[in-house]
Amino acid sequence: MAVKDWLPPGVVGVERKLKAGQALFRLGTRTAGLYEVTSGKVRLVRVDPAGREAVLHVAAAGDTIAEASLFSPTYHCDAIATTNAVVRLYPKDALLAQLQSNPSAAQAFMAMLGRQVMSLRTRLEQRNIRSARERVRHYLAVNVGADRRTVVLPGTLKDLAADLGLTHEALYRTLAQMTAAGEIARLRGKIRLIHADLA
Amino acid sequence: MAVKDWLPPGVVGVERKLKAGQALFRLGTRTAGLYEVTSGKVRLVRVDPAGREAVLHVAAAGDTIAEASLFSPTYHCDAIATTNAVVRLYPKDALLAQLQSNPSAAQAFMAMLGRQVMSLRTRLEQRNIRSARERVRHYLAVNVGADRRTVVLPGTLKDLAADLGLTHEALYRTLAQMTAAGEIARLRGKIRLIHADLA
DNA sequence: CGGCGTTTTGAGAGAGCTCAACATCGGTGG
DNA sequence: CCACCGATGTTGAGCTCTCTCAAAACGCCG
Repeated sequence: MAVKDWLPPGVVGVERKLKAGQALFRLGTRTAGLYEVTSGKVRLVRVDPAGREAVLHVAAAGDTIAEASLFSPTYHCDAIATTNAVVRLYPKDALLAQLQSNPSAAQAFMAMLGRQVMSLRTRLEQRNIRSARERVRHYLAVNVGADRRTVVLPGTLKDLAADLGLTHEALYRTLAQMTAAGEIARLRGKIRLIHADLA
Repeated sequence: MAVKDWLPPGVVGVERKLKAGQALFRLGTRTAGLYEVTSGKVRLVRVDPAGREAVLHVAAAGDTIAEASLFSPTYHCDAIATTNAVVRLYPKDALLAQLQSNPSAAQAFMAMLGRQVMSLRTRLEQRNIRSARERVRHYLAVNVGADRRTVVLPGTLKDLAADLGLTHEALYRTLAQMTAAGEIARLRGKIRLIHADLA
């Protein structure tokens, strides 16, 4: 899912540094292209009529923003650096030209978008689950490895908690309960599912 | 966002009726193409090691499923009709051929996917908000019309509540509170934002 | 008019959040 | 090697907010 996995050859990115609070682009301005966040965090926001920010997305290192802007003349929201950040701009015209002329590049791009849609829909569905325990179970079921037993944790439990939409305390407690119940076992950076009912 | 807005010309869909509980496709089977749900509901699920279903997505009338399957030889989850349903299959090979040979079709498809990613990210961000009131505010801010005052409600309030991840009771109460506080006014099928602080 | 789904309001309970304290681990520097 | 420090991990206790269950008013359509 990293940029280099789908970026057409010949499109070069331009780095840009942002101070915390600095705007990368603003609603209504002409689209320059697609950005990849190299470090730090950038938030996409729309300012509501009362002057408050409504956050549309928070992009962290490795994330891309404004994919849709490739097909729009202007940006549809503001992008503001939440922390000091470094972004890389992939210019719209070069990228579009490649996607037009290079079918396999276009296909890679479509495939990436398709996977993202799937992943986002899954995470959204996960949020429909109220119970912390069931939500964790959902996460484990969806992210279990090919062995159907091991789940590799991508980062810290704190990060995972944020991903799951839980406080880290709630996540710790839930994992402790599930461990006590013999449902899972915790290893370094991994969780193993334990199921008595082996088919 | 409807299929006809981006579907390449020359790709014809094949209808298929499903009884409630019937599988449309199964994990690991060869991908036939992309489906549009015409009526009813279809859920995408993965069966977890304990035999329970983990729902990845519930597609209703108008939704498409398995966009990513175009670029994969096999399906990555099961699709099962939750209700009696009608789906329309757009065969993978015809669709891919069009996307390959017809750049503007490819572009329309990419644009659609990009918009979907954006919309899903926004909805996901919305779910990070705990407070019903703030969540409603977020929704209103994101969906306000060009006049920056009117929000058109797509369906019933009950549907909206489900979209927002709230019970309908919670939504009714919240709207009542906001109305009482003079923050919004409710019209038939619309909500008007009221802001004292007009710039 | 009768029935069904939406809308609305009420009361109570439960689950996760908040605040707080402490443990643990890894890195840093004296 | 050890003391220190920050971030992660862990557990406790209380509270708030939404969910749940319940009941009733309303609107729409046959």
